[in-house]
Amino acid sequence: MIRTRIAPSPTGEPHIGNIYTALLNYAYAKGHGGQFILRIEDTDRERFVSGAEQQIKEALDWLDIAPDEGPGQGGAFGPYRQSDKLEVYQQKAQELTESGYAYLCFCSSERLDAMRKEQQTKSLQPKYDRHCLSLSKDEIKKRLDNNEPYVIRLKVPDEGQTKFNDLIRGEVIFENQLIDDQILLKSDGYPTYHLAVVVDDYAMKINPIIRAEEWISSTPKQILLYQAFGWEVPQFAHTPLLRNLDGSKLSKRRNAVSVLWYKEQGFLSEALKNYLVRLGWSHPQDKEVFDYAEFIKLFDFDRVCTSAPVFDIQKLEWLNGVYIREKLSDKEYQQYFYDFIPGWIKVLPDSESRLVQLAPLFRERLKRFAEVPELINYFFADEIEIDLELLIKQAKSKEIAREMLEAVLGELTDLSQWEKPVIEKKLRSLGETRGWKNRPFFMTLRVAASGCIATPPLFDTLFVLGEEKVISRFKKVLAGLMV
RNA sequence: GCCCUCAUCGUCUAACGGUUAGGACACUACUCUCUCAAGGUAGAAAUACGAGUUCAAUUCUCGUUGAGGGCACCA
Repeated sequence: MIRTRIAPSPTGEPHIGNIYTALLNYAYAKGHGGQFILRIEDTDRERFVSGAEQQIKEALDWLDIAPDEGPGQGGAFGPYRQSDKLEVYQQKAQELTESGYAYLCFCSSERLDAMRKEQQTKSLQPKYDRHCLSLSKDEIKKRLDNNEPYVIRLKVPDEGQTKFNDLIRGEVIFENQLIDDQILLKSDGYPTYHLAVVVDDYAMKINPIIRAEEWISSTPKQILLYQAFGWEVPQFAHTPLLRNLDGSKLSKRRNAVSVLWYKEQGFLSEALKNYLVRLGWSHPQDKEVFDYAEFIKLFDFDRVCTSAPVFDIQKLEWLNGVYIREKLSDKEYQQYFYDFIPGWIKVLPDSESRLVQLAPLFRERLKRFAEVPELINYFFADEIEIDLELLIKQAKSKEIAREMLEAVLGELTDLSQWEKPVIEKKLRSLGETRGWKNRPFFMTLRVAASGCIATPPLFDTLFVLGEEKVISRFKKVLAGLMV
């Protein structure tokens, strides 16, 4: 049975890198008829952020990769929040000390810091010096009776190798003598990641363990733990790490890293999934655009890349544009568009009917929905700024601009119907009679009506703007040109 | 510093010993055109370096260099 998991720690907003591995974990489980589990690793009380767990769930929900088991929803292998089972870890650590695979350590953090500092000046690998390994039973008892704080450390073998066969990378070998005696249980009674992750992955029957490459060097410690417990070692698959443009590990510093940010920006979750999944994995037919269901069917480790990809938001934007244009129904598109309209516009009289006319005009121009407010501002704003110099430049001269606007106002005033074909017919024939080329003529009107040099097609724009706004803006511009 | 991982266009990637090294994003030009966008066409752009193995290396081996990750009472 395939059971996969993600095990985020609730220390902030859901990180895109976590979501990336979540997508792979979910797909692998579902592709093999297995389960996908969410486990919250909240053993670090100092970095705990309340609400973070809720955000993780919100992100998974948005991406439609709901876990089969997890905190709050139960399952046969709970609890799914590590802080809810501290006794278990304590007991397991105890077992290990009794069986000789672990030992108590009373060293203060001051001593450890000093030790590490010295090792560094000597260019040695920072590693615990086993000061407390030789403590006699009596000594230990004395200190315990004294209530001295202690941690429990793993006793790593002095020699030999620990190796594993990574599903993505093949054989990886570590020399045991280079592995530190990892702390398993902290002095506050909380387990460290290494203990908790092994105990839980075993208890929850997780296999394979699919996680980011950054965990690769802690894998031998965990394998040693499995072996100390006498448990079967699961398989590991270390996925490539997402990187910033400068090559470093994807970070807040250089990139938007919270999944929720992408949601707020109006990226479609399906587009984000498609993009993410395509990083570090290629479609057998070289397809760029494919849905997640297809990925689930196709995903396997043999097409996963080993090198760490750069997260390229430009390509994501392109893909999001493709999804906006091609994957949404008209109704869905309309809804997204509406969702990103600022409140002050929504309360305007008849804003809804105008938005319905407006939305289609921007469909093939959008990369993300958060662009909407800025793009449509001039359709609703009472006052817009119009750069007369810019306008004159379109018309070629002030005189021509003036001439055009005067003539157009003459045509458009008292128009029987404010309809796009009517406006178009009037203006086109006006341009023809006067011998104005389309480009300068239309551009002049475009700027006069919107203040922008890039808008949807002119006649659509004028029509949706409405008679009142068009006439008043044209008049105002004309007045400005008279000075 | 030590350990691990990785190395094809700027970016994402294909080619699992034999290809004019392919595609996508971005870029450039042309086209369409009232602008922008979308679309169409074309173009520029890569096997890090050095040895080996082989009739033949992007592909296998070793080394060099470079990049990233890890080395906490954080996960």
